[in-house]
Amino acid sequence: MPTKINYNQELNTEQLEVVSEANGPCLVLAGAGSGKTRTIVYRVAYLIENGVDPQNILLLTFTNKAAKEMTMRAAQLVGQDLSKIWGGTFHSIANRILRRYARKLGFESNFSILDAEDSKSLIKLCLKDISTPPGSRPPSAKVAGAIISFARNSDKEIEEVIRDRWPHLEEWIPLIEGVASKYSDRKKKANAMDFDDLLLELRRLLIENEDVGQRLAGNFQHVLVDEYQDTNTVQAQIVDLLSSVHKNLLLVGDDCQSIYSFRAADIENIRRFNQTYPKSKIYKLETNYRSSPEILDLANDVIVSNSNQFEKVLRAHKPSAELPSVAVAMSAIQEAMYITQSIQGLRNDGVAAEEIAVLFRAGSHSQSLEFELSKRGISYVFRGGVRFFERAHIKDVVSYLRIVNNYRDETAWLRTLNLLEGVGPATAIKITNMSRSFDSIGDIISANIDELLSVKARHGWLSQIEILKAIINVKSKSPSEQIQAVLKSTYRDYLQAEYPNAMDRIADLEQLAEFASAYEDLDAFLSEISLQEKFSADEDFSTEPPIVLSTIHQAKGLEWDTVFIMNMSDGSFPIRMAVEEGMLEEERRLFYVAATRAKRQLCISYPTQSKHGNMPQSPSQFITDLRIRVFEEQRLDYSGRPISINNISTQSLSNLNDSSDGGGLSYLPAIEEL
DNA sequence: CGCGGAGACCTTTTT
DNA sequence: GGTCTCCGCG
Repeated sequence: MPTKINYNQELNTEQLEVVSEANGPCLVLAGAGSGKTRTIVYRVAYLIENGVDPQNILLLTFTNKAAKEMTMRAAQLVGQDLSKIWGGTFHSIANRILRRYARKLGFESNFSILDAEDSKSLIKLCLKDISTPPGSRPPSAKVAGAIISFARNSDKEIEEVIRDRWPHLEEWIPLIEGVASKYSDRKKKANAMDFDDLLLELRRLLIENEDVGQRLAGNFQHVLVDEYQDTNTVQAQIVDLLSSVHKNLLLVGDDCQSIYSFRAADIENIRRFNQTYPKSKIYKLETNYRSSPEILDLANDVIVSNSNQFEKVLRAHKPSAELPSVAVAMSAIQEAMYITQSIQGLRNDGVAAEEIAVLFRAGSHSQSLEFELSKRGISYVFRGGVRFFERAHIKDVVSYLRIVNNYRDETAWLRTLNLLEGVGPATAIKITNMSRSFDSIGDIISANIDELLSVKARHGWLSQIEILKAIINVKSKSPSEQIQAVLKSTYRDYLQAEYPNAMDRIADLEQLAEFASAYEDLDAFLSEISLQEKFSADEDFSTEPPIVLSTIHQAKGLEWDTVFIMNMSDGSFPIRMAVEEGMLEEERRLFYVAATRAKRQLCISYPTQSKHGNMPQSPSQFITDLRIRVFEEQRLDYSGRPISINNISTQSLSNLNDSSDGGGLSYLPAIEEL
């Protein structure tokens, strides 16, 4: 068959094998920067060129954006519209399927989806419902929620999970079990699913309704899964079930890059692959096209300390470049000045802003840098902060819509009622419970419940009704117009009274209305936004694409010419809590992921003083563990400018642990002397 | 029951 | 620095 694509020319031998031969169950161990995405894109294109119908392909990815981009690239290759491909995260695919079959599982098809914050607030209510012995503090809603979620995603009992991972909470096992059961009841009553339910209910659907399972699996001739190292037990089972008819399963992953075990991702899914599918093929992509040999040397030096990895050697393809550098700053401020100036230098040398990123372990680590960048007028985007759909005003308005879409939605009721003056937690619960006894949103609105409320609360309740009515009265039923209706209601007054930046918030909401205009149906709109990781209107090229500041987790799968990894001091990275939980190897993989994002230049830095107090800080053990020849130390002058570094590294960072002051390089002059 | 003030507490990573 | 909790007043 004549094809448009010349596969031989555009792929290397390793990739070509996968693209043209990977039928049946296959595992592709794809090292960092080995053209993994490219291989999947060409595989999809190859399938299409060989007559597979797009709607028979399932492409499971880590973000919805990734699926969209891969599909677009494949569509360009074959010159066809591929929008019928089933592509997206496990959660969004599950949502699509469950909307259709919700009734078989005891849910209505307009079920609400609870995001992490919604779940937490519901769990908090459940915790309050259970009395605890006086004097002792029960675990917080956050911790309880994490335990419950982990147990569900790993298919384990709560008791086992606590004994395993949270042994100090053993005395609370019965309490957390109680919370889990109450939480589950509440969600059922509210016709709501949280993120975990989407996966678990899909699995239940596939197992309990054999005809549905067979029909779905029969549809998916080819199942491709990216980032397989970060799937959990339930997701792995879903993959097995959905590919059970045709058995054309292509799993792509890198066990060195498994960084999501905190949400029950199980590296064993990859390792067990041989046993699950004895007649399978394993491919390896070991040529690295991304990074310089120097960067790869450092990355390999990091990962050798981990036991328990698949054997895999990354071969560099790029020419030699500079050694990675490690800059030692006196303070967080000096570190920020160093990075800012280096960025300006790179920009002057002609490196594009979108080719530069600064990565860090935790969202809060970038504060001093953000301050310094804005001071110098360098624009940046911060990935990993409060997402668009998690901003308070967005969630408020979405909650009004959620009530109209699913009047049983407890979380949405409580959230909106608590905004009203004169209505506190107790009245909010009273009204929410009352609303459950009606059969429709219309009945609730026309009900007379004055005798339940204080005079002040009555007034609040009236304005709540007004807002809901405004939404219902939109004749077109278009979600966009419904949002605009809320914007014209008393909610606008509330925003203006409450926030100095009300205008910004209103602008956000207008943007939300704009985004919603792509949807005709409220239910579709609501489920989509709770699963959307980012607001997609940010592909706005009107301004220059700015420098990226990102947590390492969010940098997964991305690459830049120059990557800074900042705040690599003891306790920050590896982060103390993770070390205490025995997750050192995963932290090391996280460092590996960060380092392998860089194409040409890798700049690591850390401050020798803690942010607030004057506590001295040592470098991260990941730095002191490195062999000296894989990096170059960098001294900084008082303003954070690197001093030329010829022949100063006679004292190695590796010896730091022996020095008694524990506070960085002793030959650095104190800041006062400069 | 709602609300505001004062003080304690902690602060990972995310679909 | 932000969130949570407790307390006392209206």
